[in-house]
Amino acid sequence: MIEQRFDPQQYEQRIYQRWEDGGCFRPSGDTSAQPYAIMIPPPNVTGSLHMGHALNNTLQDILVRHARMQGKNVRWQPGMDHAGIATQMVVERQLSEAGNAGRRDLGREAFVSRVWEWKEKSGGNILNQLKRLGASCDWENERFTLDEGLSKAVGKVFVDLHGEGLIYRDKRLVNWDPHFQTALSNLEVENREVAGHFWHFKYPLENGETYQFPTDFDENGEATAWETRDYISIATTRPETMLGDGAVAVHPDDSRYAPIVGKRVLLPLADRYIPIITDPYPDPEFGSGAVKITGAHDFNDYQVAKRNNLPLYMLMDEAGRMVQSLDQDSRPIMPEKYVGLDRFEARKAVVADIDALGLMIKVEDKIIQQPFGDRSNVVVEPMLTDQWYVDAETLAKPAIDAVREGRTRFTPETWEKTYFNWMENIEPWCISRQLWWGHRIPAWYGPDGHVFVALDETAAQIAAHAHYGAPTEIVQDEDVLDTWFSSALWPFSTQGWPDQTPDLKAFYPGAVLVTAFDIIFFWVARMMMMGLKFMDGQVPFHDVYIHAIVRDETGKKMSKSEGNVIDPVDLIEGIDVETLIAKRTSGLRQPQKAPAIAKDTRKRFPNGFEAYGADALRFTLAAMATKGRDINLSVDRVAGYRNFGTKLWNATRFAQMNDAVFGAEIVPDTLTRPVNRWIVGEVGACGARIDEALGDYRFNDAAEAIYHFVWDVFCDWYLELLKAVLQGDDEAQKAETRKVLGWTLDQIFKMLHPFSPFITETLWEQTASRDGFLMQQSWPVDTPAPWKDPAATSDIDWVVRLVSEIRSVRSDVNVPAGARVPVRLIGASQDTAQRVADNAGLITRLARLDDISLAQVAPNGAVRFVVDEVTVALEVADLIDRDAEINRLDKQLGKLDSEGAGLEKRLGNDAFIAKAPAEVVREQRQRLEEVQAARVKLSQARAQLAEL
RNA sequence: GGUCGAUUAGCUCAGCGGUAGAGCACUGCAUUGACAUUGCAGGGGUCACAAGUUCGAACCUUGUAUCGACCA
Repeated sequence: MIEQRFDPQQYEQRIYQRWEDGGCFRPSGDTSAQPYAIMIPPPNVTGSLHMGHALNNTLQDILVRHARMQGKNVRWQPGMDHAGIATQMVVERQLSEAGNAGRRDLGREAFVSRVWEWKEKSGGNILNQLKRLGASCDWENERFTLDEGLSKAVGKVFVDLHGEGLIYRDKRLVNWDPHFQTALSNLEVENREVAGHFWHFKYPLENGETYQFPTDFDENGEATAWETRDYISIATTRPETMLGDGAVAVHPDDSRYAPIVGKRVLLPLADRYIPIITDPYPDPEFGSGAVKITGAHDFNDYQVAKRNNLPLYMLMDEAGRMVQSLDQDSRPIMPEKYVGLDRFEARKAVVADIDALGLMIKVEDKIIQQPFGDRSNVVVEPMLTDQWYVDAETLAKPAIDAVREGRTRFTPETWEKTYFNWMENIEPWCISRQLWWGHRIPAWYGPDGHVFVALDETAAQIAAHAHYGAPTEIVQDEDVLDTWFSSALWPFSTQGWPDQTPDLKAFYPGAVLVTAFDIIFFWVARMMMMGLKFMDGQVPFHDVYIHAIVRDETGKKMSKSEGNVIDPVDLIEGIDVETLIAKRTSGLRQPQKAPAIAKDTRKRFPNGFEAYGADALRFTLAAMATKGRDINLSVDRVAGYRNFGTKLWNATRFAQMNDAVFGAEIVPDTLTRPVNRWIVGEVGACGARIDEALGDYRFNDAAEAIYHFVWDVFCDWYLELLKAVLQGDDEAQKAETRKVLGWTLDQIFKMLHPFSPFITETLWEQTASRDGFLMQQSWPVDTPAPWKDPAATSDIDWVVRLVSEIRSVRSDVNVPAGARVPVRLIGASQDTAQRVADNAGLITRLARLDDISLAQVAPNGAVRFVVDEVTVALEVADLIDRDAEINRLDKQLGKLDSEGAGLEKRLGNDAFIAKAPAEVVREQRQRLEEVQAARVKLSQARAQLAEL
């Protein structure tokens, strides 16, 4: 006999270990079976499990366990991403906290080996947390993006793309992170709204020239008032960049400035003259309509400068400090006093100096969009540098086609729009990073700067020799590749590519990619591009399932600074409120928020979290994984699904107490009891619903199907119905029922297993001596047509309806719960009579009757209601509350009247009869007949009651 | 500014052409055995608003309001 309740802490980790030792996570290797592969979104080596990971991996695990049980050859490919910037950041911080030399003092080789040390020691914590969640990854095939094999793939892809001209080196404006001192791709830049200023400056016209500037207009837009100006007004949110201005631009149609286009203004502080030009870029409605053009430090200005052949002056170094540049006449562009200032210091100085010159018009407070590095959190600076780029536009075309042609399908479909929108407007992808942790770019430079791209140094040297006609010293590019470059190859690099391995053949393309929408661009799109390019035009996966983002129960994003993070491990293992508060309030960027966070946490979770276990968390996530954008995780629901596990646990205990036979096979057609035939059909229906829902990635529907079946069908009805049989004295019936009971639980364990693997595996092993693990059993249902006996189903459905009605009426007329009452059925058909005969024992037990029989006339004083064609009379004469009963009947009659009226109105509408489908019309007619018949019966009952 | 999305029971969310569902919360009743992490019964919604299409609209169309995400 199993113990009173399931203790997740006691079983989960042990069971996981046994699965792993038993090799349960390996592909079956059965080459005749359908392969089924999922590539895990490789978490960062620095990562720790948050709720998003928990959701992401729970969904994958459900799919993978289901597929395994269906007999497929399954690989769930695990691994980690080396996470260039994130990891380098962690190790650099550690170095500085320990008071060690910085990375530059350490030198490249020493630093990189420090990172490897860190990785071996502290990296990959998240993978153990995934195991805690029950993730059944094929750990024996774990990969790391900096592995030898994957690095080989990266090198080959780089060399091949370069050979085709799809990777190239170019000097252009990039997003520069002054903290990490590296280039970033557009995707790593986060535009945020921050409170800033809009400074309005005067740029004086050369030689004190003046013009008439309109200041007032009539309703036709004609100027009605003017003022004389000897300057042009410009506005900027980044004043320090004015030192590098190459021109002032106005829109060609902007008549206000027409008189001075082509003239020059004095660039204050810099004491240079720059032209006033026209360009379509300035918006006459915005600001003064005149825009200063700093070609080397602004993406829009860069385009204007290119179009108009303006000079591009570098204003800053890698760390964002001001540097001197020279103009075409080799004169410095700015006064020495600004050189060496940090960019924000320079801003203050420029503003003060402009003000001192009397050229400041005004300063506005303004919410401005500012680009930040997503890792460094510092303001990103557009900088003109040499970087490596991927011609994403060319690679995107086949990737767009593949989705258009349905070779890869997005679920929910709407994300295809997002994908297309980005892919059709894709920019060159900057892939070089000025970091040390990553794949070093396989490019070498000769003394004259000639580039040799090759798989390794030897090959590069051979190329250099050939090029220069003599052995020549070459130096490798200092930069590394964007982390996402290696992630883009994940679906094939993990399976052994460029070698043509059996794994590659079996597991590419993958069945489905499961991820959140925030990395569609970073990762999904790029895997599509690279997969199609290097795997002979084959997509990397057939489906892309985009799941929601997990938020807190009020819909706020979980974030450390808000102190509303719910750690999945805390839900699994439990946490008391003090520890939870301590966790949420430590290491805050704004420590003053701590008291509010503590108060809120205490209010919301006065007892912390219980140890709900991994199964409860998994089931909750599955049940909430609808095809929406957000999941607001509520801890109450986790508790509810923990209760669900307890419910099943106790149902199993009950079965054991009643000598249920586990592990036996049954032959449905040989069963004699309707309840048993019925439950077998219900098992099949439940399995079919799960299959259908999972096939369509409707995890919530799948979870709901098994939940409903276990609780509302199996526990509430089947177990109650069979008590009557088990307590009877027909040994043959009892034997059959014990067998079906055990069998049904076996099927439940299997069907629930993908969602809640631990409790089901525990029950599996504790209920019988089994051959192998539950997770290795085959899925119990053959869809789409599982076995079912329609007659048994409608019999039991009728019993259920009758019992429910009797219970409801008893409660309505206040019959004491313990009272046993007789019931008479009036006007029963042959079928009903037979059902009563077959099931009298069940009905009397469940409805707490002392007798059920057929009758011609209802006895006086009976409470009456209608089930199908029969009038049910509950003889409660002594117990009846007459007024309550009249009340009840009036309420019933009222309902029937309004429903009947609606039906009559609809059926009286000729258009409805003519246009609605015949089946709908028939249904409505039938329903009306039922309503009318019931109405007649209840009216009689009321009349009779009123006479008493 | 562009794109996408949301608005359904007190709360968190399903449903997406045939007269509204779940979990939690709430109310009443039930405690000698599977389970109080329970059972039985129940209350609660003009499906944001407006117009339209349709025999029929929570669901389709258009507009409005509010909220949100992503991209500029």
